[in-house]
Amino acid sequence: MKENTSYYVILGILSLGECSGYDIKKKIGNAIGYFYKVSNGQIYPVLKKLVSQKYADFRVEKSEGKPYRKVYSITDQGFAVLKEWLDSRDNQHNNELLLKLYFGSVQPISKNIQMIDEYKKIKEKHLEAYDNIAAYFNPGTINTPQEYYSYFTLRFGQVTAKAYIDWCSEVESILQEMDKGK
Amino acid sequence: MKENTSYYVILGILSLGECSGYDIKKKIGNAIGYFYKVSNGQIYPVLKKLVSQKYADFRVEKSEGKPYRKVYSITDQGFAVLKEWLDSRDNQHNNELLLKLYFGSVQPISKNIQMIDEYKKIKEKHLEAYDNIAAYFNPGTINTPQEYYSYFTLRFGQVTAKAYIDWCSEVESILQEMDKGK
DNA sequence: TAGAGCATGTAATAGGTTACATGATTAG
DNA sequence: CTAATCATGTAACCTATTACATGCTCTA
Repeated sequence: MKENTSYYVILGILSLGECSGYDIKKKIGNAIGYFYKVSNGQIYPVLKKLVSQKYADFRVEKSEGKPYRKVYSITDQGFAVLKEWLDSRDNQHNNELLLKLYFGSVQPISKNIQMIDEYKKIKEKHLEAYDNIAAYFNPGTINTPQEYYSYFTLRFGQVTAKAYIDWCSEVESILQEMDKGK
Repeated sequence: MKENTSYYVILGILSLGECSGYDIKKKIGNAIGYFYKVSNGQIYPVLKKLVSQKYADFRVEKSEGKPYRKVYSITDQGFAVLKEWLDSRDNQHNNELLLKLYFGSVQPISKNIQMIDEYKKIKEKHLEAYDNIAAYFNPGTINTPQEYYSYFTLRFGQVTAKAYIDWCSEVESILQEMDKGK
């Protein structure tokens, strides 16, 4: 299995409470829609798979005056699989880190701090690399128009890396407060 | 055709000068590798397609003491197709905007300014939306741990949107200088 | 002679989107 | 009665990755 993000996201949503396929779509849209999307073509097959793997159960609900719906809930085994994913250390992508953090409430706070810290260190390395390039490649040294366009993407890298690092620091300190207050 | 990003990226690289499939991989790695990747499984089929569509030509090069290589170059029709893509206005994703800007030297500067400005306006709207949520959803009003984790992703949205907007302003002013100095 | 780097390419598969099909119920 | 919303699902398709196969040339 490769990334299979949607699989774990659906499992993650289920970990926050039982819901139907339809609910999952809405919940993802509301909660993390600004950086992550799922389509029906994924939700329903994934739910089927999750049930066949015993990582989820479902019951059919028929309330008065509403269409029937299948309400899914995560199993203990499903929880274990989710935690395994949350623990896996390939958070090169912002999305993956952000998703894992969003579902982080099922983890000890210290794990989340550690995860953020590792991510922060990666970004600090990236920023350092960008800074090194920018030291000899900047508007003062640029000769051709194409170099400007290269510089813009480099600046994007710098500016966003800085933003990521700041965000990490902020989140870390809140998590540390939460950990103390507990 | 849908997004087909790699197709246009390869065309874009070709627009900067003739090169082989192997070169394309290296060039992408060096120039935009920090936010975009291509695999061989894409490069070679895309090059074949580009040639069949007359958007690229190639000649076989055999220099002394080196393996043979196919050197591809973009055609006028290919250029037109690239420009069409650069002009298309679906830059929701950072990557797409960034790629288009990277290949922006084939466009008039004003087009690039306009593109950045549209992107900036989108990001300003996003930021406004995040700010609105943050107004009633922040550490002072949060009750459950899960809400903190939601807040973290919201903050990520805010912090990065701000960074994008700053970057836009910076790039815009450099582009304006370039336009004047021309 | 072994390994690194140059160089081209393909087959299998995964992951995801789009567009469609189907149907119940509620509000205007 | 019609549109919106609730609700489930599938088939076709596209894009991209992974992993492999092949072979040349230079350097240590």
